Amino acid sequence: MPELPEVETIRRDLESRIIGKTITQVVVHLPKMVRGSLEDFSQTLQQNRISALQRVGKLLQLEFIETPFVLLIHLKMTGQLLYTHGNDFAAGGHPFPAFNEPLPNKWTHIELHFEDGSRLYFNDLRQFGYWQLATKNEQKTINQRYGIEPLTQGFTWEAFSEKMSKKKGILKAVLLDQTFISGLGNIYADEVCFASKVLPTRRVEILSMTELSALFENCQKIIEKAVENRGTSFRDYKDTQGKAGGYAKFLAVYGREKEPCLVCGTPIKKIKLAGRGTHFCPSCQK
DNA sequence: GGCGTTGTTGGGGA
DNA sequence: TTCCCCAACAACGC
Repeated sequence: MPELPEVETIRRDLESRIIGKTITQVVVHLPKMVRGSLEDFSQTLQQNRISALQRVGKLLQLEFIETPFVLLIHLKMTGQLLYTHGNDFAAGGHPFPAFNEPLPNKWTHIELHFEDGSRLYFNDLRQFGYWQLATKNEQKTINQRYGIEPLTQGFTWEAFSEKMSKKKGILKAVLLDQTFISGLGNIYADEVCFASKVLPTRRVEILSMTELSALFENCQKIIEKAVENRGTSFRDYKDTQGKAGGYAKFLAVYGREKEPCLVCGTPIKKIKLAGRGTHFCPSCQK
């Protein structure tokens, strides 16, 4: 579900709410959502204070004051982190009525309770996500596997063009490759291709300098605008208060099959590419 | 009711 | 080595 803008929205929301708070209880309803030993998991987290929330690509990383372990959280397709303090949780308005049930519900797999009574719920309908404790060394190794990320200092034209010149393959697959560029997912990959006027089916080794430059610029522009708008809620994505993101209204091609292109009016096409639904304008994109 | 979808990612086989 | 397909899973739309 969430791509970089959605995970970043969650990270920022949580940062202002749980930094410095002590975990008083860990409740695991579905053990398979925890990678590694369950006993160590709860033991390690108990009575720890959260010192920082980081994000690398789509992976959230919680750090603690009393332990060097890091809590890695991946939401995969349908994971949600829902925060409640009293009754400030806005559950309404979900496209799937079943999701509007009070927390915890049948999709809640892990809970963190904090000393002030607030709680963090991990809901995941499809159960693809995971929570995992890692050492600082493991964290470092994991982070090194991620490619350059839009909105960071390392995302320069020099780095981008250098990497692209050595890369082969279908553009869509390259944009989705987290070890190459981190943070883009299926929605934003399609949007970046459209904004850059390049067909996602093209091979990257034959892209012109102008096209590469457009892709570089649009990776940043689109991700930045999506972050400003708190992400895209197309199906399951919700922020920590259960509210939708605001970027859906800016989507030019994703989810717009057969609808007219916003630039030229040609119906948007949808195909399967790199195993994913892929949307593009057959006229604007070359 | 069956089948094909779905925002991810890695593992296995060619 | 590189790429493609598929599974992990639940629920919805047709």
